[in-house]
Parts: sequence; structure tokens; C-alpha cells
Amino acid sequence: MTRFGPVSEPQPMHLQVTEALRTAILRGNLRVGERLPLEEIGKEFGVSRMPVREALIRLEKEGLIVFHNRRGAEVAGITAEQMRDITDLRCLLEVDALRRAARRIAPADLAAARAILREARTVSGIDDLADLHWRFHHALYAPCHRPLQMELIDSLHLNVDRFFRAEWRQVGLRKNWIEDHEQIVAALEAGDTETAVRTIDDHIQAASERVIATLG
Amino acid sequence: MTRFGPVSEPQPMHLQVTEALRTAILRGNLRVGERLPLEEIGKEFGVSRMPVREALIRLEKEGLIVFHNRRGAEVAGITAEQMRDITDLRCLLEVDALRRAARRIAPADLAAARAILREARTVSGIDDLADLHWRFHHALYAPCHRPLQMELIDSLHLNVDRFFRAEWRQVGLRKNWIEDHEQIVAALEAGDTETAVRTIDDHIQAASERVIATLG
DNA sequence: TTATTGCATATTGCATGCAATATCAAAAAT
DNA sequence: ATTTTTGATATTGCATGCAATATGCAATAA
Repeated sequence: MTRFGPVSEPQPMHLQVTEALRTAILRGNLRVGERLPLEEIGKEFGVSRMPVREALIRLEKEGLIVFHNRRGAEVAGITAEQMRDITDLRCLLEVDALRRAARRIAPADLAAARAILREARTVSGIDDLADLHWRFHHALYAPCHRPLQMELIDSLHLNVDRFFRAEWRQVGLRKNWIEDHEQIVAALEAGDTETAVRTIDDHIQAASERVIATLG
Repeated sequence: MTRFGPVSEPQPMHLQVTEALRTAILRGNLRVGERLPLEEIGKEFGVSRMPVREALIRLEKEGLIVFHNRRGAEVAGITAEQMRDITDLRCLLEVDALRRAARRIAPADLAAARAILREARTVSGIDDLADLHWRFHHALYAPCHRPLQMELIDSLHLNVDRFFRAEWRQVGLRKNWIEDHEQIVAALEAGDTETAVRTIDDHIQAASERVIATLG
């Protein structure tokens, strides 16, 4: 007889700091090139330098931060080259994930995707929209049942998302974003995987081109 | 007049420890499930626990180690599921890299690849053979000029290579390994990229199947 | 015998100390 | 005016200290 559910073990400080810094970078609260002094950041979290150091190491491995030997860490930027590199990888991995997912995607998954789009009509902040946008893509890919592939896709997205947000803040998020994505769901419902795949591929490439234009 | 070349900055301890532990895991000197106590490992390198801790965090991000909260770290294992996941990703990424590389590969690159195979005939240790084997693949993919894609390919390979080595130690590395790979170079020299691609894809999948069989 | 409890020991996660080095601005030199 | 030097300050990389927790084994109970 199990009378008690599992007890969630307490999150270590270094993980809390990692998450907080990750979303701060993602949201643009920490800008590209901004220095990340251990003591100062530690003070903001009420911890010493060590858990901050750990967090920065993890974020460096995620590609959000660069370390300079004995000169601390700073928020990583991106070059046009790197953007193209990441974009092509995203297309490769996301298209593959969608093809695999399409074979086993359930009506419930598609309904969930539609629900995300519906929710997207009710929010207005860039950060909320960007989160919902990614949750939508994630919902379509997830049924591929490839944990590592999903991790990689998330990781690549994490490295470029903040630049899309920065661009959206300037030129505004196109109105027809949601309709475009409803067409993707419609194609999947109709069993037309290839149309869905092509739409997403174009979508990623086009968005990337716009960001690259701002990078020079 | 520049009389002196650039001075290479000294490697921090944590990086030296990271590299040493990485190759120890790769070579099988540290076995799957083996515990990694900070103090003990630190003593072996003549350093304190902190640089070791840093190294373990990095290696965890690379997928070679798993941490258990407050119970230390251990060398990561692999399941059949994960092996399939990684293998499919490798095929996707390596095939794409080879296609891109084939367009701009120079005779010098192919000569370098052949030189690696020639060197492979002169060595006998599993570790040396495995290193040369990967250097060969790396040499073919590198001209794709996608630094991040190459990093990902390396990282995926890093996560499975030790299991191939373990299998090679048992059943022996097939003699015709080198001839198989010479055919890949020959196909590329003949401009027949698709044959080269197919050979490599089969090669990765077949090797993976053999390892999965040993995993249950 | 086998399972449970209690306790001594080992190990982690974080804080802090310290030497080595980087940074920055004012003073000196060109 | 511009560059170089100098030194005061800030920051890092690693060592060490310490409280909290995990582990392993002997003692006890079943």
C-alpha cells in the first residue's frame, strides 16, 4: 500500500542558478558580450562564487556563454556563419524528427498543438509568444520518441531563439504566424507529411535569413 | 621583426583533468558504473577536489558521466534505445556532412585519408586502431566546413566509441576494415558520392547492430 | 540464518581564503 | 596629443573548511 507519493529531492543551488541564468540570457535580460562576474552574480542569488561557477560551466557547454581563461565569462554572441551552421542542423534534425513523429502522431497530439496556437492568440508579450511558438514545434516533434534527438533540437533552438526574439522586438512578430502554423497541423491531419515538412523547413530558413541580415 | 611565435597560455588544471578523464573513459580504463570520488581522483592528479568537480561537470554535459545528487558521479552506461538514438543521429549528421564535404573535397584531403589507412596497417593496438579509424572519418567530413556540425558528430562518436572498442576486444576488429574504407575513398575519387554515402551509412548501422546485440 | 537498526566514517555541496593575474586609470614619457 | 608605464583594485583558479547527508558495517532483533 503506497500511502505517500515520491518526495521531490531539493534542487541544488547550482541548478537553480543555471536555470535562472539560462532564462535571463534567453529573454535578453543579459545581453551579448555582458560580463558575468562570479561574486556579483552570486550576491544576486545569495550564494557564493562556487555554485555560480558551476552554472557558468554548464551554460558554456550549452553554448550560451564563453569563458576566457582567467578573465571570466561573458554571454556568447553569434556570427552569420554560426547561424547558418545551426540553421542547417535544425532543418536536418527537425525535419527528420517530424517525419518520424508523423508516423505515430495521435489525434490528441494534434489537438494539443492546436490548443497551443489557440493560447497564442490570447497572449501578447514577445517572451510568451516565443515560448508558445517553441512549445508548438516541440509538441509536433515529441512523438518521434528520440530523447537525445529532442535534446539536441532543443539545445540548438536555445542557441538561436534569443536572436529571433531580438528581431521580433524590432520588426514585430508577423500577424500570420499562427495561421501558417495551423496549416502545418492541417497538413498533418490530412496525412500530408511532406507538405508539413516543407512548410517547417521554409519557416526555419526564412526566419534565419532575416536574423542573418541583421548580423551583417 | 617577429622573432618569437605566440606563447601558448598554460592549460588550467580542470582542463587537463577533463582531458585525462575523458580519454580514460574512452579507453575503458574507467568502466561503466565506476564511481568517481572527488578526493581520490584529485589525489591521483595532485590537485584538490574543485578542478575535479569542474571536470566531472563538463564530462556530464558531454554524456560520459552521470551525477547523482549528493552521491557523486559515475561513468555513464548506455541502453539499446540510446544506442539506436545515437546511431540514427550519427547517420543523419555524418551522411549530410559527407555530402557537403564531397562537393569541395580536394585531392590532398583524399590523400590524407589514404595516408591514415596506410598508417592503420602498421599499428595493432585496439586503441590506436580506433583512433585512426575515427581520424579517417573525420578527415572525410571536415571539408564540409561546418564547425558545429563537426563538433556534434565528434560528440556523438565520443559517446559510443568505447562500446565499439569493448566489442572489438572480444571478437577482434575485422581484417577487411581497411579495404572497406579504401573503397570509400575510391568512390569519392571517382566522384560517386552516393556510393560512398551508402557505404558509410551501412558501416555505421552494421557496427551499431553488433554492439546492440551485446547490450541485450 | 536473515533482516533491521544504530553508529562511525566517507563524501558531497557550498563557503571562504589566498596567491596569481587581469583590468583600469592616473602619471610619466615620447 | 598620444603612447607607455605604473600601481591600486578586482577577479579568477584552486585549496581548504565545514555542515549536511550518504554509506557501510557491526550490533541487535526476528
